[in-house]
Amino acid sequence: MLAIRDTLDVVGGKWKLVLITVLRNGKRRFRELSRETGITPRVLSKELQELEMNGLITRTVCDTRPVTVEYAVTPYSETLTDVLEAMYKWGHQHREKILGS
Amino acid sequence: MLAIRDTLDVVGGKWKLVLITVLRNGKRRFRELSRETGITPRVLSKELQELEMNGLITRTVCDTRPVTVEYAVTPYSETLTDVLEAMYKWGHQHREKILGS
DNA sequence: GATACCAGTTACAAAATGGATACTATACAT
DNA sequence: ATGTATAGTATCCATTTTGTAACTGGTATC
Repeated sequence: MLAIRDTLDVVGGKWKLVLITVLRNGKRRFRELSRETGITPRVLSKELQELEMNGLITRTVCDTRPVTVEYAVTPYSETLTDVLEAMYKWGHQHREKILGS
Repeated sequence: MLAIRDTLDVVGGKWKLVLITVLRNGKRRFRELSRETGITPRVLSKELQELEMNGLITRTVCDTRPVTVEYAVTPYSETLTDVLEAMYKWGHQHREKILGS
């Protein structure tokens, strides 16, 4: 139960799992993530920092003319697969249950 | 990804999964829940209402003197088993990874 | 020089979350 | 009538989260 709280601390909140899900489909740059998810720069910056601190994503500065920054999931983030899958399934099923009542 | 947000909306936050976990071990009354978890009445009341609205727990007024109220998990709450288990495992493993580094 | 794109940061504000404390109302026992 | 137990509610407040808008600093383009 403490363990569940730990998980929510790392991966709870409005955006973290969304970001991980997006990044699972391939690395993105800051602006791309912002556009794709609708997260504003200020919030996105904070979320990415926290994900990086927890070893779930990497941040790579690319030596391009305007400098770009690439974010990508780490191998460690794959340990979240079961959690993501279970939550995805439940949310989907719950939504159907509510709509189909 | 929308589905994951749905799950977090229903079951995220600081207390909901804790309450479900406690109630899985048997029904409790309001004061019991408050004492066992340390949740203050105001917050507990709100959390229980939300869980009830989502069909995850039941609230039963007992004809005792003084009146008591029993809260219990519903069969539907069992659909959360996979989510709870995955989150429990991940939180546990993540904690070990952090401490053992 | 003006414009635009990059990755953010800063300052401010709104909203949600969580909590402390005291209180209501009922009923029973002393 | 006083005290105790029940299940909450009411009021107020602190913290956290999320958002808006403007801005920095760098580079390139027109």
